[in-house]
Amino acid sequence: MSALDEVDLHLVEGVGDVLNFEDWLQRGPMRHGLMAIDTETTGLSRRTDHVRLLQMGDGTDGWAMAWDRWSGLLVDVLTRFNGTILMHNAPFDQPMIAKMGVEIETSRIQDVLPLVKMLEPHLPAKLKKAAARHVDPQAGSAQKELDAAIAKLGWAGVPIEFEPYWMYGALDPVLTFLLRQALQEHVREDEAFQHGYDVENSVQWILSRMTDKGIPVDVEYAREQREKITRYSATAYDWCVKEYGVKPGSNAAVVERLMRDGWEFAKRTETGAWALDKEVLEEIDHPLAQTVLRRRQLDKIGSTYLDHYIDHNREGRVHPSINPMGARTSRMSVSSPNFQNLPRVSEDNPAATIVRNCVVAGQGKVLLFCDFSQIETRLLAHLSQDPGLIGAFHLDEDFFVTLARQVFKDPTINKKDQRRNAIKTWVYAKIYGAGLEKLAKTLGMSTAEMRQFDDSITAAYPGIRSFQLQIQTLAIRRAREEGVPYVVCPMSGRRHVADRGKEYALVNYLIQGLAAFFFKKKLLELDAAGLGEYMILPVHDEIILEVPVEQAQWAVQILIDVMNDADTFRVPVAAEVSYGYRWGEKKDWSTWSD
DNA sequence: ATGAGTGGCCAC
DNA sequence: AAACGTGGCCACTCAT
Repeated sequence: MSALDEVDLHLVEGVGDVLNFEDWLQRGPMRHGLMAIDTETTGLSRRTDHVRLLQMGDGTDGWAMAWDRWSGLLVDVLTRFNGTILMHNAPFDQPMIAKMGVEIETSRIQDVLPLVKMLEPHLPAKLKKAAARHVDPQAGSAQKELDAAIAKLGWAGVPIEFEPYWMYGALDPVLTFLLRQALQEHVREDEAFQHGYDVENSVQWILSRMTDKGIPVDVEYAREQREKITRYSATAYDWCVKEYGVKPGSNAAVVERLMRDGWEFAKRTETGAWALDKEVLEEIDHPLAQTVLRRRQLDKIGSTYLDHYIDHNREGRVHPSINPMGARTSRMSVSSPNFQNLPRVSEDNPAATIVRNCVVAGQGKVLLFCDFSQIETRLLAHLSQDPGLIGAFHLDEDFFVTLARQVFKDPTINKKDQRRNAIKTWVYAKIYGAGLEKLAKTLGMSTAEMRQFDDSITAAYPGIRSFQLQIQTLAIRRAREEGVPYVVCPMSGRRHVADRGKEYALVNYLIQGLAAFFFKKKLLELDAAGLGEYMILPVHDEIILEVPVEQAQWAVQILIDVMNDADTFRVPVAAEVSYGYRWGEKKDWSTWSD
């Protein structure tokens, strides 16, 4: 029998329905202090759209109510009910409901979406898909009929009385309720998981506030720079066509033209075409190649960043969306634009300075930056428990210099030494799960040399290899016994699941995932310490704030106190603070004078 | 026109 | 024995 056969779905249309609804409310949610809520809205924009239908439910009943018609009742119920509210993707629904006049305290909300992502990071987390796995295979089966109607009439055009619309609306809170129940079974006793879930469930609201606050941008400056780029791009395009009969954006055409001028190509793309990437173009001393490269770089910057600064901002601020668990490791991701991948400022990249300098603190404010140093390497030391690595992080000198001196038994090695650099590359390769071949190539060694190098480092820090081995063995065993190759994060209790045959990647998932989780915990601490309203953007292991100048000193002290942490792991975690009025002009905090 | 796939490139 | 991880997003081509 299908789990949903027992469920009753209702559309509240008259007084009789209201009485039945009230009866259910008393028997169920009010008594158990638990219910699920969902909304159907006119669209997806938090700013311009609103709630059309609000649905409530538990494991047995789902109720759909048109907001316009029943707003009085709905406001009353939402205010009266003070138990726990389950939602799926609460950062979407809660603000929508708040817009309608009811502010549900976020501390009472338990979002089921993070629960799904923590347990099944490799599977679709959408409500209907997840419910199809855990509640009833039929959970999403009649979606097609609704989709067809939506395609014809648009979201806001489907009448509320249209059965597939309200029924599937009313079903959603029921699925949310049952999905949560099913998943909780697995983790009820799991303390780490409960902690992990708490963090994920809470940190969403801090991130959501960052999106609302937005990033301050110098729109005039962005516009000037964009115009320059557009002019250059058009000129370069015309020039390529006129001089070489080639469109600079067409790689195939450019390669063909360059071949005619006698240039030879060696590197292929994945599908076998001649590669024409930055590396290749830089090697070709030909005006066409150089123009293609320069135009490509500038166009990318103009369209990917500057356009967002100019077109998608309100009152000088852009509002990127932040996905709290965007990556399979539950790292956060940022989009529209992706502020986590602004080009870094370096000598040979003046355009990067432009992109970063468009971000500018408002009047009387300053940007603060606080980032962990070498967090992933520290976590490698912590997780592998290798005594040598742990010891090296307790010394007051450069970590990789220490390693190089130990491995090569040469105390004169300094920061500029090639061997220090090689070890650093080696360590990161281990964190990423690179193989010997790949590593040899990056370091420009032969495979034989690499093997020797690898052996000598491994001999000094045997914990790394045994850690990798242990993870893989565990994952492979779990795949055999439970069908899925996974490991569990010791701090958050979340699962990391490998693609089959890529169990080695779990080492990276654990490190990256633990770093991401630890960072989220720190965001919560910073919020609790009073910095919540100033945080504007997370960048993996760095938090950016916009703070009134008078409060900078105070904020920095909190950052230093919170982000430095000697107690949590087997190695201390260190953080660094810098500041700047523009992002591209970041300076060390020690140079601050007010 | 729209969408999927490809190639490319930026960050941590 | 052997495997460099996670993302977003753009211009382009080729298909419908």
